[in-house]
Amino acid sequence: MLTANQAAQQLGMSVHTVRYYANQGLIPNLQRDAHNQRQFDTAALNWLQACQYLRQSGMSIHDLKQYVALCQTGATTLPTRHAMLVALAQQAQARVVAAQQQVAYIQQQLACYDHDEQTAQADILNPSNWTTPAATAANIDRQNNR
Amino acid sequence: MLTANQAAQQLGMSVHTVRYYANQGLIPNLQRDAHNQRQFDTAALNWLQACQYLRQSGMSIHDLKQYVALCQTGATTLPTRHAMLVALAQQAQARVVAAQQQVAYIQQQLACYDHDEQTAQADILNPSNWTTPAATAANIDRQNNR
DNA sequence: AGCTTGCTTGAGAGTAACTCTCAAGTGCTA
DNA sequence: TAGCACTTGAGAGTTACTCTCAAGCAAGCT
Repeated sequence: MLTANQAAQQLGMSVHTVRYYANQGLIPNLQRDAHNQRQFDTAALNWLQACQYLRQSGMSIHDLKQYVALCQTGATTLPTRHAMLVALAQQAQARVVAAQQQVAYIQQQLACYDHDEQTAQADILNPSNWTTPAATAANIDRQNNR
Repeated sequence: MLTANQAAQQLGMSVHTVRYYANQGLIPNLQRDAHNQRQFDTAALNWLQACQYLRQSGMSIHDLKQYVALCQTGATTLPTRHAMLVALAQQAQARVVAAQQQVAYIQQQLACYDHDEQTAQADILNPSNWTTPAATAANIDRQNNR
């Protein structure tokens, strides 16, 4: 049995967030002790961790509430839950690609700087002189298809 | 010369966001016409696009303001700006890895479902039965090192 | 000229998901 | 008995938008 603080530490999140999730009803059957303090057993910790990961994966609190409710309704809601997770995975996959493009975009500006550092006449790291994101995206596409 | 609305459309962002950025001072020397309407020339559009991409890459509005100020100060601030971009690229790279882990985590839960769909006794897509994120992370590490 | 439609403006309220502060209550130790 | 560490709920603050509103102006129709 862990307190809110201990549960938070174990999962590397803030105690504020743990209480926030609990107050939002994201942890079913969360027990309290005689002094009204939250008690996290293994099941509660499991839910908390799932909330943490689904949030990090891009599911909103609103959708998380729905998901929890569906879980509590029972196995008849399995297809719905499955669809939610498939959509979530697609979103997360899109974020992988987006983040890759962002890295490439920044590194492209940096490459200009590193190359011209000594002889730079123009102000390289000034947006008005930047290569376009479109050009960066095209570069990434080229790399991915190679 | 474009209006706020036209500039927004060209860059695929909302006109609200464009005005927000302009009000935050992120677009230096933004002109107005006789009726006080914003006029986006090529330079302004360039700044707007840079703001869009730096924001998407994870730079906060606060840091963006600083970056714009540094650009306006001149080439003496190049090393500072370079350092900011290097840090930003690192953050974006971290997000690539995180997003990959999130995809893998969700797909791992989905794989359980797909495998046991016919014979499922347990409620597969219920967090209390989920494989741990730690296990997922380990799997990804294994794939990356392979 | 009058009216409508469609754009713009600033001001300000609303949103998500925390994040922080506060006062009050409890338990443990010196 | 005091002090410190910890918990609680309530509520304010934060970021980066996002939306609503009333007011202003411009062009087109009647």
